[in-house]
Amino acid sequence: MKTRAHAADYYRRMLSAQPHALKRLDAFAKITICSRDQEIPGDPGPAGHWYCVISGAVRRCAVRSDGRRQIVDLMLPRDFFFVSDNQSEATIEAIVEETVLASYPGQRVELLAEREVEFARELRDVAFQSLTRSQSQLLILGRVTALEKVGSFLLSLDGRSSDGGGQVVLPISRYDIADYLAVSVETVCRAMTDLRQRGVITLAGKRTIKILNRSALEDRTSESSIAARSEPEAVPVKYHHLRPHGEALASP
Amino acid sequence: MKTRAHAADYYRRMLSAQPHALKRLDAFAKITICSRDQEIPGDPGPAGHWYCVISGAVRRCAVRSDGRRQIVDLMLPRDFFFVSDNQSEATIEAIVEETVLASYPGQRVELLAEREVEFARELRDVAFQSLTRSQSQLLILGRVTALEKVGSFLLSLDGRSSDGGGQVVLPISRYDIADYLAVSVETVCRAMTDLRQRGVITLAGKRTIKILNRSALEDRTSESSIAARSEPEAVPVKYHHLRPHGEALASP
DNA sequence: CGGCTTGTTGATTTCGCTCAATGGTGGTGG
DNA sequence: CCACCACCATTGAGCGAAATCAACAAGCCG
Repeated sequence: MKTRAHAADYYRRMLSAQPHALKRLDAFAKITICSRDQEIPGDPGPAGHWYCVISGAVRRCAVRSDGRRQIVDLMLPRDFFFVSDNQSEATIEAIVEETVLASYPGQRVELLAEREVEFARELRDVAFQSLTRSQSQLLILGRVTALEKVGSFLLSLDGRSSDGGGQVVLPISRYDIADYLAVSVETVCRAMTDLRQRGVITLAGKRTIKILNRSALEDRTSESSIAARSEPEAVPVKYHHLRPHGEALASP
Repeated sequence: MKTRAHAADYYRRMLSAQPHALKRLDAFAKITICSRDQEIPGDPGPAGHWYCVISGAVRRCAVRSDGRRQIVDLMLPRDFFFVSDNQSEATIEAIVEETVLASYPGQRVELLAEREVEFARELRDVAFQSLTRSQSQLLILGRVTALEKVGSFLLSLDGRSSDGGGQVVLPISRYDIADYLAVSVETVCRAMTDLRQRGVITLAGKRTIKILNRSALEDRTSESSIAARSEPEAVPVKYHHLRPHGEALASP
């Protein structure tokens, strides 16, 4: 227990050192250390709870009627999320061992929001960040091929990681990636090896990838990587709903 | 112009009669009538704008690098949404002719939120409703077969419509449905006729469907509608990530 | 070591995308 | 008025991508 308490102090200092959106809450933070697959409880109080990921990773899961799991949100360090009991159709679980959360009772957060106008605005910003995160995931899920899905997922991870310098440590397993992207595990694997064989990424261990050819991931992750964008000339955009059914007017 | 002004008055009264989440804003509403495909401008002010759909429908679109369109949000009457200029990677457009919006300057909304605590809470609720909407769409997009996607889309529409009594008027074209579900138009059509032939729905006109067999839509929209759930016997649920690759462990 | 997880690859089948054609509708201009 | 055009909706044929089924290597820990 002594080490547990020491660890909490350690992580509290880490929280203070992290730049995140709601620094004003640091004083109220209760440090929680979760083990792998541990569920973050629905809610103890009437006003829900706010959480901030200090280290590790957290997923919000929904189980569909066919028994499949869908990860509808993925929270990484410095992300905030809110848990209340009315939205209990989803379960929230720590993904990796020693996931560390800062938790704040909803009532205290609302009290602070009532008192400090600036904080209320920051809180709204955080809520919008959740929405943006969700819509980014929608865009990834909406992509056509699995190669594109995995590619844009890796890009988004890189963008969310602290350095963002092409070195991406996958915080989650292939199975979780599959449930996040709504594809099968095998497809995730195949997409990764495909990207590796094309020289777009390299794998240093199973969980660490390095992005070599970023533009190949950005554009369309299928096709030859350095597809020359020739013929940019006057494309007839006349009919907006005759959207390019086939492909992005790629020319010979 | 006279009719236009009269129409605005008419819709203002309709707004007052509608039960929505932010009744306190009714006094500040500016009525805007949009024509089909008209874009709701990014932002006139620094604090963005809030909108409430009074009638019609609105889509939030993103265009992917391959030229395809993805609808990342669909706003129906009594839904609120927020538009600011920093999130300008998405465009927001009215879908149907004579879409009517109530708009509120962001600054005025924030002012009211600072002043009235209760309103600030309602505003947060509305933001969470957007998030819930987005995650519901994620669940739909994550479904496996197109039949399931279309089926759960119809169900969600039914749940969002005012009566929710099985009679669903599609507010959007097949093309929009396709871009919302990230499938092709043809697939949407085929799924609809498939559901119709199975007797799960009926079509009264192109844009009005009636849900006949709700459970067939809910459960898994594939399979024979009244699939006897045989063999419900003791399924070994031991390993949680050996998730039912194939299908669900249905219980009696 | 043997259960268990994770990651990977191969073979087969199914499903949805793509291409193509057609009917129906509303608007518009000769 | 009617022909034409854009749009919407639907159906068929063929093909490719991903799910599914199956097998296997590596690591981890009791």
